[in-house]
Amino acid sequence: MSSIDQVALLAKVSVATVSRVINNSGNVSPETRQRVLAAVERLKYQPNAMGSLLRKEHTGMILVMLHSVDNPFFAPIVQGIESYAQTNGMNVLISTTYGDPSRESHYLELVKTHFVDGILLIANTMTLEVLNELSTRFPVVQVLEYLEDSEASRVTIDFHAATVELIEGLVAKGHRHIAFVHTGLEHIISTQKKRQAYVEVLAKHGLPPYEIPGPHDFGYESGAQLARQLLETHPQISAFFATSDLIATGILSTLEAMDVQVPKDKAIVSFDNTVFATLSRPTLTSVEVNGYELGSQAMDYLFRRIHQKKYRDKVCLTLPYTIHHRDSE
Amino acid sequence: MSSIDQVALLAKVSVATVSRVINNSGNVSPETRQRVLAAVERLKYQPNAMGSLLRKEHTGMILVMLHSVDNPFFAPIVQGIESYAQTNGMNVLISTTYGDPSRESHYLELVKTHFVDGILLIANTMTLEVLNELSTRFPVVQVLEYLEDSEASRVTIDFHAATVELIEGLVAKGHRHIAFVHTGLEHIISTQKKRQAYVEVLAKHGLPPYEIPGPHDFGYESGAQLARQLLETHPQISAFFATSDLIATGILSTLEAMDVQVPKDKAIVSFDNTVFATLSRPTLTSVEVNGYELGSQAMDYLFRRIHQKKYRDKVCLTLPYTIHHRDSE
DNA sequence: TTGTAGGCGTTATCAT
DNA sequence: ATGATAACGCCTACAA
Repeated sequence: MSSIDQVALLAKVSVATVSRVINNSGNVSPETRQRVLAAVERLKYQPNAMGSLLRKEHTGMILVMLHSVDNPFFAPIVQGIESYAQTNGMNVLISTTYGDPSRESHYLELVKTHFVDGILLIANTMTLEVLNELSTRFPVVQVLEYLEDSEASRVTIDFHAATVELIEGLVAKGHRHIAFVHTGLEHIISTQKKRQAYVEVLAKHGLPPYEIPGPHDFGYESGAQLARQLLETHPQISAFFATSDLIATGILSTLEAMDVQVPKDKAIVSFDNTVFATLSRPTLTSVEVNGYELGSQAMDYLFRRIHQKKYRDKVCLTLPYTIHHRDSE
Repeated sequence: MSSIDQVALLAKVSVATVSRVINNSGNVSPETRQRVLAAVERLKYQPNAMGSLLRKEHTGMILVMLHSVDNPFFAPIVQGIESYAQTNGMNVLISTTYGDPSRESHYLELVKTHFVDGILLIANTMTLEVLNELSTRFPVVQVLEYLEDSEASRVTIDFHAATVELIEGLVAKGHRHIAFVHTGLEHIISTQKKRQAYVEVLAKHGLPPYEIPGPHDFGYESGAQLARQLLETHPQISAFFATSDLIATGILSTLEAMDVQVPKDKAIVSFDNTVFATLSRPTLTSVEVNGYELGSQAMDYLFRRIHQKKYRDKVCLTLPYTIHHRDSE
């Protein structure tokens, strides 16, 4: 656990010179540089981050708050974030919250205490007050999910437009009885937007909505269970709109068990376009979010927000999406 | 960006007293405590982490190095780690390396500079020298994958025993031509152990091995492609042993495309027991690792290694596994 | 080119 | 119960 003055002592120079060598700053003669490097080597000296960071304004670390690491959907977003970070000399740290508010606020301490320079929120669940308070004082960007009336910046997609396109497609194909299936996480904005668009399109065509509350799980079980219930009570349903392709996979399993053909008897459309959409049989029509772009853009704003103090205005970026039409409709 | 002395000034006390209030250490009279808290509130004072950490031996942070966040297989491990950490007052930070050595060594700096107290390596790809050097000087534990002759501690499972059980099962069912399918990541210990066990069991029964090099991808494509190649050249193959259930899913897709029935015509067994094993049709026989336990145990050792300086001996823990027999064999 | 010294924000020891 | 002060390890004017 050697520190800079031990190196200085061994190399017979001042700590200032050692610091110069370590950071390649200032001018140091080749000979002294050699002596210093030799001493560093001998003592296996490693600068202590806390010492130097105490003198700097930033730590170069940013925190990404995720729900968990078991959802392939988030992978591209994280990659986009990391790619941007890497080319700009920042480090990305990820934390998982499992939707637990106490874990969330725990990790928020990291930015409040300046352990990290900023935070990227992916599918956060904090309250409007907490978020607003946070975002006015620290660099924060919401990615994908967001709180509608928050002061915090965000990068997301137009869930409403994507849903309209999806449902209009089903209606155009002749479907009159379309069900809405989700995991029961009603509070998240994506679910709200999707429901709203779904209801609007149906109303426009004078069609009835079908929706029942489901379990709050990852998706598969929700899909399987809700599809069964819906078909028992409303056998006339001919199409399912699922909020994620994992839910869609669950629906598919129920239909398979009931010997219902897809897309001949029933159609399914969904969101996320993860590996599940292409692995399932039949393959699923699904809305793709450009996660990589979403992540980079979010980092880009966060980066500027961190380094330019004037850059404080709320930014709302809406990125394009892509609908992949496949065999399930 | 107020600091402790501004609070002291406003509250008309010394910085020492403010510190006492903040950390609930020492005795402070109720009245002064109130004054201090009021000042804290007014200035929206947040202690600066770098300042206090500079004075402490540990940061309470540990780093988990992952390949990426798009593999559901790692989720339980991370949960186990976080659960242990939480009950022991530590914070978990995750970093992704995508198998890139430069990213790995970049993140290793975090422990070398004492930004984090220790590191958990999940499926790392560093060299033996780097790892040994690291583990003698800093708290490090390998989880699941490991370097065979390293000085570093590890928590893993007996890949060899699990494979023997799997393959013996196939042989007992009458299979004489069993192929080994993997992603081509030959260097990782799990692949090596699996291959070794596979070869041993076949040799014991006088059976021929089948294996061809494949692409280095996540798994699905490897499985699909290799199954096709193997069946073209060796149609007598009646069973596939896949190193992951995502590979198995790929194999399944090829068999489906070739109109081959599973398990009637061909059998498949695999590892990981992720969601893919139960989502696929037919469901897959797969080896389950108790990831949660693996994570907790690794953290337990790391924790002790960090806080008890005498606790430096190499620890090799081998946890039990479970084979789930399903419809694919 | 190199050294001196002050300060970053906090905690802890030692007085008072 | 409270205050003064010396670290913690590092960087960087400023001086030499």
